[in-house]
Amino acid sequence: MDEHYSPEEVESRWQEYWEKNKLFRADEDSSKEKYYLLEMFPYPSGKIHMGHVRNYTIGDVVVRYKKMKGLNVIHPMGWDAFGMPAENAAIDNNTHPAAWTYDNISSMRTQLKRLGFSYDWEREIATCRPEYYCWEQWLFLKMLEKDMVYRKESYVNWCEHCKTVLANEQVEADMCWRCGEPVQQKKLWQWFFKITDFAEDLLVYCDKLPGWPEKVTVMQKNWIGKSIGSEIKFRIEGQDNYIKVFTTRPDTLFGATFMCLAPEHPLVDSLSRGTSQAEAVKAFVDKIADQERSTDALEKYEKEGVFTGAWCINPVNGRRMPIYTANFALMEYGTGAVMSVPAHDQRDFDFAQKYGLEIQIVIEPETKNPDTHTGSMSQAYTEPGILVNSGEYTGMDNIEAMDKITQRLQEKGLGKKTVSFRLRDWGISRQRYWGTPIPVIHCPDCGVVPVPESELPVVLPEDANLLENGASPLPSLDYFKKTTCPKCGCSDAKRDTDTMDTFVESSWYFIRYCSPRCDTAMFDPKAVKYWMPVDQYIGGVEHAILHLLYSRYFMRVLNHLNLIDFKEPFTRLLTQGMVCKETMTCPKHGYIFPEDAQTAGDNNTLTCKKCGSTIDVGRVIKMSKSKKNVIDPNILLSKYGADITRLFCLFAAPPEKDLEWNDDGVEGCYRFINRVWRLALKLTADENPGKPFRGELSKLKDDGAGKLYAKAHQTIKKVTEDIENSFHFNTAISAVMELVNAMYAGDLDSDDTELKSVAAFCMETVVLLLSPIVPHFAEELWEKMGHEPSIVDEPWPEYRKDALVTDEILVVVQVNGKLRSKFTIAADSDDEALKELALADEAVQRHINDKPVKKIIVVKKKLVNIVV
RNA sequence: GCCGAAGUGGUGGAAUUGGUAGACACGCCAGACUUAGGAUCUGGUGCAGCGAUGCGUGGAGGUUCAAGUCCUCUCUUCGGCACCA
Repeated sequence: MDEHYSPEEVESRWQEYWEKNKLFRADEDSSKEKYYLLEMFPYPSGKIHMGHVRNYTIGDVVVRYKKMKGLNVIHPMGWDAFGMPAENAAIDNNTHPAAWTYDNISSMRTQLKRLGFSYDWEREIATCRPEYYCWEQWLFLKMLEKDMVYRKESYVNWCEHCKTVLANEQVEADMCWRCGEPVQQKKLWQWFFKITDFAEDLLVYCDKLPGWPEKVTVMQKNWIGKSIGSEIKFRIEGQDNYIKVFTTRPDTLFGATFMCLAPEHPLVDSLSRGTSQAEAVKAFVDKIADQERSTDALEKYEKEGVFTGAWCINPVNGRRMPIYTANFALMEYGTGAVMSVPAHDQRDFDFAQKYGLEIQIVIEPETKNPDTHTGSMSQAYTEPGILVNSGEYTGMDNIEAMDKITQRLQEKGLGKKTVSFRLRDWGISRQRYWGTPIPVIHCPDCGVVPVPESELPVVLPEDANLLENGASPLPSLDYFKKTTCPKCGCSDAKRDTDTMDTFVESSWYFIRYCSPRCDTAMFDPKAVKYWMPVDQYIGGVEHAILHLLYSRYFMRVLNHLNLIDFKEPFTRLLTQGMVCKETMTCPKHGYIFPEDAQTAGDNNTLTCKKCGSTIDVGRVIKMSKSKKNVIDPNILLSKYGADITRLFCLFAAPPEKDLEWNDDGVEGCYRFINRVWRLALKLTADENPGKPFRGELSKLKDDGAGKLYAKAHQTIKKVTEDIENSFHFNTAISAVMELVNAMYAGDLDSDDTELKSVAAFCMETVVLLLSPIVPHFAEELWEKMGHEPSIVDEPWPEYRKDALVTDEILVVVQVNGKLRSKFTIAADSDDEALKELALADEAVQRHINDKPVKKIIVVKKKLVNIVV
């Protein structure tokens, strides 16, 4: 029995079979329950990596399982094809982004097919095709019509040297990635989606997504960042004008001693004009405007500010408060103005100390802390407490005071309860070439005019080439840019030459899959009604916020436009972990590939083949080309084939955890597959093979056969539950391994028909249970075992409850909670019998050692604990 | 700083409602079969000890007949957000 399983012959044959027989084509069938499984579609970078393999393997197993369970499954695949890497590659390789992208798509498609994934390739889409982005432009126009999108001036990263806009990813340490010159901020008119209109709804529904990992909903909630507080008006001294602030702590209002405005706040200029501070303020505002705005840069700046020369009045106690402009006040949050309460906010406290501003304590802990009485506090007191120095509210609990004070202000028309969000509107304009053109026209007379629906799509010209610095050619392409105004017909109109953020395409692709060739609408409502929402979505946790939030937002947009009747796109979400591997670093060459290292004479250390230095084997981190710790799936495929690659990805770790790559582990999976292979061949080689046991349990008299049969049903139960409940394929696989081990442990050469029959049943079970995981291998064995193809259409095995129990059970005996002995006993024995046997045990007696027995605890059919 | 997750053998990882800690696999050790073994099969493998036994789930307490699991405190690592008023 030396025959080895050879994946290369088997796998391509079955892949052809599946494709030819269209086994994975999805058709609407209202008589059947549907199941929509989706994995995050890839960016066509050229090659799939282990992260893709893992992601798509997980999905494929579930699809094949659900199909065997009788569900009508849809499992589509496509390409997130717009974006910057295509532009970079085009410049580096002197090609066109489109050519590069389409080449990559075709080679990646081949790779995915090589892995045996069960996609319905007839539904394939690529977001860079006009048939796709046409509907994105259509939706944009609908949103424009309904005021869900607007234009405003906003900052972009600008490289003066290259005369081009840079995406955030193109800014490296404040410098242009291509030329190394400093990046500036430039104000441009840009389009925004009003995602903030749905902030509350997106937030509320975070708690109505039981199928999502809590980690992700928590991250989304934090991102949306709702805070409840009050809006309070402070009158400007000498004017009839007010400054509005947002605060979450209206209870500290009596302690507000100064005011801070964001440098961009519209009042900053008018307040300081004509005062002695005017110049200082202007200098400060200019300085802040020049500063880089990335979050990295923000950390570096100290809190600073400048007095505007103006004062405002605290509405509750009439205190004169100096108005500052300060860099920590953000125009984007709240109202862009902060009432500063240095006694109870650490940031305000630091600022007050720096500029010698007054600190007024208004809250004290219930057990008085002397520190808060003195004028020399060392830090702000931010805990709850009792109000002091707060007029009629003195003595009140601060939580209660929040509402009371706000209520009072509201009565006077000086304030109200309000909500503020951290989430900002989604800026979608990109001054890049390789993206969906924004379908509007700018007319000197009519202003912004939407492209008429009949003229869609606005096709991205694919005969244009990127400019040398990577800039978009669109603004200089007259035949694209110059057009006539659809409204007034004048010929001075210009197309918008910006394209949309590529996150827009990925926000609705899953709905397009329902009717991918529909050319009369964004989607066919009937198909969407049947297939949507996605039942199970699988992808990397790196998309926990943006992509998943945008997709949820887009479904709300479609819902608001009465195009769909649901709001949440993904019922269940699985965020799989990363694929990791250790890194190797040479002191001279930096990161090196494992093949450039060799073991030194002492067999313990690794040295660099090039220079002989000792190699440092570093931490296990995510596979990355630059860290040289990648495994190329192609190499695995040619060495082990698809099934074993898939098996390892599933066996090494549960899907939500990071997976550490281990070459020996793959080898182990290869051994397991061969072990099953040999076992199956042995059983089928029998001249008089057993028929899979389907008879009465009572007919299984032989102990070995009975136990093995029970084990098989326990395995079915375990595997089914592991897949159904948690996608824990690692434990499912180990359960099958146990069953295989049990079969090997039995008498394989026995002539006993009963045992042979049970063995045949076990073998069939093993192959069926493994079939979603190693589909080619399973098909091959299934056929060899005398079945008609395809195993894809076989029903998933069901376990027999009555077969799960065995006649004998194992009982453990503890003395004072410590394990001292075990024995087996008939399953129907009562507690008394257990007690008796436990006490009679020699080892148990030794530990009781004449001490009086205080108590005996019996856990039914499981355990006896004797307390002495 | 805030929010979240996780700490179990040499390694990846298992452990229903609290009830045999370490399933399964890798690695290692031994044996069998072999011209050979880096194939295969069998057995062993948490640590200490010849042994009986003792100790063991990041650490310290606690609840319980019984704790990886529950409670309190604490340490470490990873992830996310971060001048958010």
